[in-house]
Amino acid sequence: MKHQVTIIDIARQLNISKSTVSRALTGHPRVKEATRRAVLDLAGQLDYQRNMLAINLSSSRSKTIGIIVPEFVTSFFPIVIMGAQEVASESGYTVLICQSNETYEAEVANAKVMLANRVDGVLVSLTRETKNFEHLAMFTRKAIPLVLFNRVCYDIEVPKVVVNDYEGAFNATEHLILTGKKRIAHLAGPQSLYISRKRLEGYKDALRKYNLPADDELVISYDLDLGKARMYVKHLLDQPQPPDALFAVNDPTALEALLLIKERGLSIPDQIAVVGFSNDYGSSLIEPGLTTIAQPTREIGRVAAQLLLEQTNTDASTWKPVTRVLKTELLIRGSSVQGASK
Amino acid sequence: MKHQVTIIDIARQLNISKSTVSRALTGHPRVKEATRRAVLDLAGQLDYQRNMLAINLSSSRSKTIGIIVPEFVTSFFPIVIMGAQEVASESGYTVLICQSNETYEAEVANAKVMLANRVDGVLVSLTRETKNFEHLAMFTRKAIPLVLFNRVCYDIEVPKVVVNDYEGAFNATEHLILTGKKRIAHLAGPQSLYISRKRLEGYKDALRKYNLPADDELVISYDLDLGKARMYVKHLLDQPQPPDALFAVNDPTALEALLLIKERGLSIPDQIAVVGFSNDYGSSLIEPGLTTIAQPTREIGRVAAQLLLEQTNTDASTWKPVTRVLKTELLIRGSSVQGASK
DNA sequence: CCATTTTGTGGGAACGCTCCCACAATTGGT
DNA sequence: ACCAATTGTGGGAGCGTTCCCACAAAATGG
Repeated sequence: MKHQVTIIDIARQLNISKSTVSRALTGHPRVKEATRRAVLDLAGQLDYQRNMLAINLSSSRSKTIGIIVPEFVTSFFPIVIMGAQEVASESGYTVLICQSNETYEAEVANAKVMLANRVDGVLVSLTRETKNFEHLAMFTRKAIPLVLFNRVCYDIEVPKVVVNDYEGAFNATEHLILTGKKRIAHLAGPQSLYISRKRLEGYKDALRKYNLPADDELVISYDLDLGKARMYVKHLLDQPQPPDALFAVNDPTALEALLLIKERGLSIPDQIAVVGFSNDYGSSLIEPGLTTIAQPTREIGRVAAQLLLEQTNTDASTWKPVTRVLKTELLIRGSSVQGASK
Repeated sequence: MKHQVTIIDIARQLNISKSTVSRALTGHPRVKEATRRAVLDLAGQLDYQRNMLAINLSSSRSKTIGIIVPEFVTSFFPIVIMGAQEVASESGYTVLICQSNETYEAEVANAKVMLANRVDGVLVSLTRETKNFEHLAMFTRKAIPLVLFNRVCYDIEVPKVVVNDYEGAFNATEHLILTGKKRIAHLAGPQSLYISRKRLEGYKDALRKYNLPADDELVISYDLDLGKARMYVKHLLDQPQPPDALFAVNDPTALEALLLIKERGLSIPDQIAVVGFSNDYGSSLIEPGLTTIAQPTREIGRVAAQLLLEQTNTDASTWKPVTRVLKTELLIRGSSVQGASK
């Protein structure tokens, strides 16, 4: 292993102290211009790279924020991460990303990694399994800012970034009703997730507003394991009185549904209309295009990171568990309205 | 800021030295079982979290591998990252992810972040702009293992993980020829990327093998900026003798082409067939399905990480710049053969 | 021109850990 | 019972920084 260039090497060569080198490098004002120049020049020549490990240890902050997401398969989380990363790097923060693979154990393990790496803050979106929040409470207890996004819970008092899931779901359902649908099914997410519950509520309230019966047979909650989506859609379609529309908890689920429906040769949207949630990549590719509730994915990441950085710079006692609700938008495509634009 | 629990706290409370606590915590064999128990118990009680910053500084290794990818938008890189992460975490490594946004500047900046964080190794896929490799040579010079994947270059001698781009492109083109196509266009990537050159070669050699003329008008190299793809496809289609098939450098490009072709109402694959490269998410959703060269995306990440970890454990002098070539597979869908399965 | 402030520099503790060296305590073989 | 090997523990240097304190040199002001 080759010797790493340190500030001491620079100090020795210039016959000055390491304190001065450190000051020159960090832009401390009390350094003679000539000295600063010399240090910077030599640092460049020697390929000096500041050792963040040492800096972080010394300053007990890592200038790193952690992000824990449940999965990486759908395009949603990567894009959120991009947004968060943009904001973080503007403020000189790097980002440590972990994915929990939708399991509680991995999420807890990831939380420990964050703690061990002394991140200055954490952005978390829960797995579908997470029901215990002790590992998250730990962050707060250790005065490490935490912001939840997308898959949030209300069991701990921290800032959250969500979209208006209730309204989005309401609008999606209302849209289906207004196109004349009477038996609207809902393939919901796990009720352990707040986000799933809200979407279900929006769906139900829309039905209520238009005096449509809420048939329990038409609502299925599933664990978001895409492999199973098909099965549940089948179950819905095979009922004695099949639905004439389907509102799915997210786009990947809706796309699975659309594929199955196409295989069966049902006409879309006449015999059955489909609406998703999120406007993922792929939703505009399929034919007919998937009507969906578009959410500002990248913006979710940006706002979450902003909220987090605000906290890192202030005392823990001033933290307020604000919930930032971003707007969604109904995007009408062919899966709900014949010949709708893309 | 609350006081962080350290091994010294534990040592004091148990009336032993910090050395012993350290040994108990790290599983050193020379610790009495009773002592180990006591330490572990107390550590649990106090919510002790080992400080990786200190550990890394002390041991001058971070147990972290860095990954630099050009973008996050297509599903390709997130999936590669998943694969790499799997392998890394099996060996107790965490992963630091940076994306370069397809710009050379960001790539260089990211390389510095990696260096500053003293990663034990780096996985890199180049941006479309990268023509200077000084920032990468730096890793080798500092004896930090580096593995290139997907977007590789041969200007520096390091291990690489690629797929058989030449063969894949050859097979794609041959497939089009065998379905009777005569004027096959190729929308290529930037020739600065080795991967693009190889795919172009494969395309050309296939034409040659079947004695088809290589018409320069039918080959366009572009910078992979998807926003421009449409324009180039238009250009190809608007020629006096338009092509009867298109082989695109990657799936997102092919999908853009497919969309434009559909808009124009040309019949696919009769009037024009399309083949992509990669089998991204979305390629099976579009109609007709996109014929493509499937690559083992997740496996690319796994193999790259394995190659990297092999290096981290051995002396720099023994490193061999092996190139691991993974296999691709021609996936025939409706965009090249009428009614082909999905 | 001397007292006072400002500017530039050096010395060294601290951050929390690992790991080498020294040494005490225990064990084992004869 | 005695010396050697083994086991368990403590002490302290070192990792590469930052940052506080001390202090010399230069600038400022009446």
